[in-house]
Amino acid sequence: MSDMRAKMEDITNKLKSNNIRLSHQRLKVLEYLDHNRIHPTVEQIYEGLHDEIPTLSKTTIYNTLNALTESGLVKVLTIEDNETRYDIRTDAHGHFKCTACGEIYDFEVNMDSLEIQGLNGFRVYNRDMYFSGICPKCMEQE
Amino acid sequence: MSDMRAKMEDITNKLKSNNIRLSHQRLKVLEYLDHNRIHPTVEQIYEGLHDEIPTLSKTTIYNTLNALTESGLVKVLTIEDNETRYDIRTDAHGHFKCTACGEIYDFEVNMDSLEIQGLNGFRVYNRDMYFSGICPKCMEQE
DNA sequence: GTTCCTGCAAAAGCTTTGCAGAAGA
DNA sequence: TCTTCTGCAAAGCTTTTGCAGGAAC
Repeated sequence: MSDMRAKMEDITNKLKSNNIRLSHQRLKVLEYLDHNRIHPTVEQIYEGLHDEIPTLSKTTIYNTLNALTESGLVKVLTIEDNETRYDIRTDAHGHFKCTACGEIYDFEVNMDSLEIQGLNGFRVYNRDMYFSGICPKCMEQE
Repeated sequence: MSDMRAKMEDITNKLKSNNIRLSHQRLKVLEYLDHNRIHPTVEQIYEGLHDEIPTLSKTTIYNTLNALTESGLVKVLTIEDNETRYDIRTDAHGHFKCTACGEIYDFEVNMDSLEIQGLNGFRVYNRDMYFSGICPKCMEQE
């Protein structure tokens, strides 16, 4: 709990330093991302906040997520081509999508262990790793 | 050259075994993918084939690519959320996108070297690796 | 008091679908 | 001949844009 609060404080400070105003809507979107670590789509965020803020529009959610992404506070997942997902966790880690239930799991990666060839002279800013397959829960049900 | 021809023969055989008819349009799309290893979008394939086959429609390109993807003959890249790209190279390798020029480079990965945690009990069928940053060509121009 | 943000409606892209005629097997 | 494919037009989705009123600073 306390690290969640710390994270939110951290975020609002970063918003201020990026000249992004702390509107009610934006704070709620951030809170949603922080409390629901399911790599949600815009639709999921919209549905999740609709009861609490019935007037919230998808335009605002898009606007918020774009602003947060530009500031580096949120990362975009492009694990599937028909759904843009958002992740408030910005440190290097991998994502696994279960093709049966659709759930996305985080996994830890030691990026330094990776043996690669063909990127000499390239400046790498970003490393995304997307795996897919069947999760243990779905394997049981087969 | 000879390995390209070998690849095309390989592909037509796979198409036959998947009950996908070898129409003129489909073979041309495959030929384009084989000769232009730029991880093209539908738009690029369309533009690239338009002079040769003016009647070719995007619907057919979509249809072809979906059929090829389902058969595992082509892989979809979701390195960027606003563009679906297609790759005729289906063996495990990484993709690097230069954020300056937009070009996508292949790189070689030793998947066995990767140290990961949190996927015990998961059945992994697919591993995608998307890096981004600046390519050497664009770094020179800075 | 300024400046930026919200949310509606409309527009813009990309991809899929329905279907009649055409082509592959 | 039978089945599948093509390509047009239309529809379906997701995301962006224009803009007037409203909220943040």
